[in-house]
Amino acid sequence: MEQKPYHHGNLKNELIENGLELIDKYGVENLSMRKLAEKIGVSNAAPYAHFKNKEAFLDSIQEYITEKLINLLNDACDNCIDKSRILIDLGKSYVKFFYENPLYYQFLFIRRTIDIGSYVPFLLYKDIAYKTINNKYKGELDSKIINDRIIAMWAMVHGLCQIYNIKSIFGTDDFEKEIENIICSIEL
Amino acid sequence: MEQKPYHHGNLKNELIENGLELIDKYGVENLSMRKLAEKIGVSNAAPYAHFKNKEAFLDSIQEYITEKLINLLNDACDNCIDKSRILIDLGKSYVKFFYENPLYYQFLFIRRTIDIGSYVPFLLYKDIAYKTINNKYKGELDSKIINDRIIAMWAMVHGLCQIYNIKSIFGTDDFEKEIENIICSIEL
DNA sequence: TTTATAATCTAAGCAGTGATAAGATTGAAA
DNA sequence: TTTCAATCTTATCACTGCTTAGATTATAAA
Repeated sequence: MEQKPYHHGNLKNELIENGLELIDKYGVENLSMRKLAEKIGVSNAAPYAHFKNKEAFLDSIQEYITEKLINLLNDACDNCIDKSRILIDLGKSYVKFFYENPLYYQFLFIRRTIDIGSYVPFLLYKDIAYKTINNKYKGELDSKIINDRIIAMWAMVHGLCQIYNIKSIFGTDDFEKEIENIICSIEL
Repeated sequence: MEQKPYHHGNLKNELIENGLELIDKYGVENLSMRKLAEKIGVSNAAPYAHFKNKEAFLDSIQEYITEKLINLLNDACDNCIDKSRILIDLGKSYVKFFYENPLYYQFLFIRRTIDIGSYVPFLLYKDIAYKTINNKYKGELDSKIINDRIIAMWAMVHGLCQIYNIKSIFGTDDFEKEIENIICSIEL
């Protein structure tokens, strides 16, 4: 004879988590606020007490996913033993993240295009890249060239993610080695 | 006292052209079939005589844009004087196309992810790349390495397009030179 | 403890959406 | 001239995001 309380208690978080799940399963274009509310067992107007509108709600999920990606890149950075290979490791992690969650890519970069100047995963990548390269070449390389290569490398890694059907390029047998080979096309 | 005829006459084409215009101005997410019909001066059910549904309609526009891109790449190929630089020219054209039509990128690659195996612009690029490289190196390079580099190069070019706010990377003064520098990060 | 305030929820309803069905109009072929 | 299929309109459906008015309850001030 349990009666559900008038106040849900954890609605905001549950909206985000369930929303994420639905996006992962069916894509953003099939996410409706009403169905989401129904899934959680709340009226269709309830979500609007926590989010101004659908757009703002999706923004929150976007932040949530980006955070996950940033954590992953930080982990890759921490776990990297051979620091000279750090850019390879970072690239791998980045590609792998979207390889394992194909719909995340679509969701993240389709609603809003990237402003590379404030896209944290890239800033992270750029920062580490500079340190690594300066350590290696001790100011021998022109900073303009370094900058171009970092952008090139990241654009490539990012572009690889877009290619959803990566399985058809990378054989299923050695996914990571394939990515590594491709990344190493740019010398740094 | 002109009375508009019951039959429009050129509705299908006009839908595509006006749809393209609206997408270019306001993005796909703001395109409604009803507004589009109203804009053309036809009832909101009329479009469905020519397209099964909105999805099929957007597919047609997608083909239309892709065709434009393919023509552009072919032009770049024909106009290339120094054939050793053809990959640079192709890359430039590709990036420039989406630089000039930012919303096209979002529209083309966000609704459907790329199946690289049947994505004509890439196949075109790949084909030309192979010919160029074989001409240059006469079988000196390992075909596996060539393949990886072609994918790398195209992924990079494609990734650059995703970075909408390219203006903040490329100075406004010499857009093409900047792209060239970045593309040349991969040697071929 | 009582009371006031703000946060959170529901119910009802609005305008806009994609899509379908039934029927009107007309071009083109028989 | 007749027939038929293509094309269009009108009306309607279920669904969407979102707002408003009011119900419920947690929180904290009195």
